[in-house]
Amino acid sequence: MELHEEAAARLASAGQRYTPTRRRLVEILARAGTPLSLPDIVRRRRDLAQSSAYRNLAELESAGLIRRIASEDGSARYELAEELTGHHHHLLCSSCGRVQDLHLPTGLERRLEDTLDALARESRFASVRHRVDLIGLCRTCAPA
Amino acid sequence: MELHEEAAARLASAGQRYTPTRRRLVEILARAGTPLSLPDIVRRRRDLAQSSAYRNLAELESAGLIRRIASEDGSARYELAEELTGHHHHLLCSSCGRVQDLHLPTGLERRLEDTLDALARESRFASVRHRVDLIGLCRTCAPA
DNA sequence: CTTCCTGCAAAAGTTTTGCATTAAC
DNA sequence: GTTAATGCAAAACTTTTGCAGGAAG
Repeated sequence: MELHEEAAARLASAGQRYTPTRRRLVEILARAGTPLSLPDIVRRRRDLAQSSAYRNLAELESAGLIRRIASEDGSARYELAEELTGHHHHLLCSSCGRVQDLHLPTGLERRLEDTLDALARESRFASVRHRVDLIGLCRTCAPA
Repeated sequence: MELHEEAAARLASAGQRYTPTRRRLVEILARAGTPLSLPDIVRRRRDLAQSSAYRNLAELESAGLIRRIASEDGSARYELAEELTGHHHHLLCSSCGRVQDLHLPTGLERRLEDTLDALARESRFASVRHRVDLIGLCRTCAPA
């Protein structure tokens, strides 16, 4: 898998290793295809200590392999970085914290990007990315 | 102040009171003009218990008077609802969690809104609002 | 006098850290 | 052998809850 070579290379250039644990975290996130909470992740990897999960996720994030999303319920969700999965946005459930993927039409996406970049420059913000989310109630939490 | 009448009316119709504490919370948020964290708020109102702050903020939020924002650092920020301050977006500092206001040009805003609404419908999400944020480093946290 | 609001303290939930041990290079 | 990674347990931090006293309608 090219994904794992990419991962190993990026970690190596930061002086870190692509251990079996990290490989499995990447696999779990790749297989899920949607952002997972830490409990979600640990449930799929029962022998992994929470502290190791957090530490490895942080490591993978700073290597640019995964992305951490602040969910509405205060906890975080993790997914593969956009370089690996393509740029997209999210639907956030304000009740249960669930996160679902969302893709914008190219035209709007580009226009949005240009505007946000210009505004970031004006605001003297070193913008590393933008986030465009819908916030509401998912199917499970919505009243019938 | 019309603001306080509005606040009192909304709370009243939900069977709640516009107590001095709540009034001061609204004043603090109005004066700040930018989203505040809970420590920020308590610092400006030293005699207020944290639990009361949280409870009142939740109350004011469900009355539609204030809005809670999930910051990048995992904690929450609070600001007056958009009905009172106008629709806008945010710049989020991924290092210190600071939040700064941002306004989009009307044309882009409207187009964005239409598209997001359509997508929400397709995704069977009951969308109550959207959020468009820039995430990066604020002036204080950016390396020189 | 009934309902809501407050403060204190304790609990719950998420994330971080210290430290001794193990594994990778 | 040196450096990094792991697991366990404890700590830090944010937010929620229980309860008894106090204020408002």
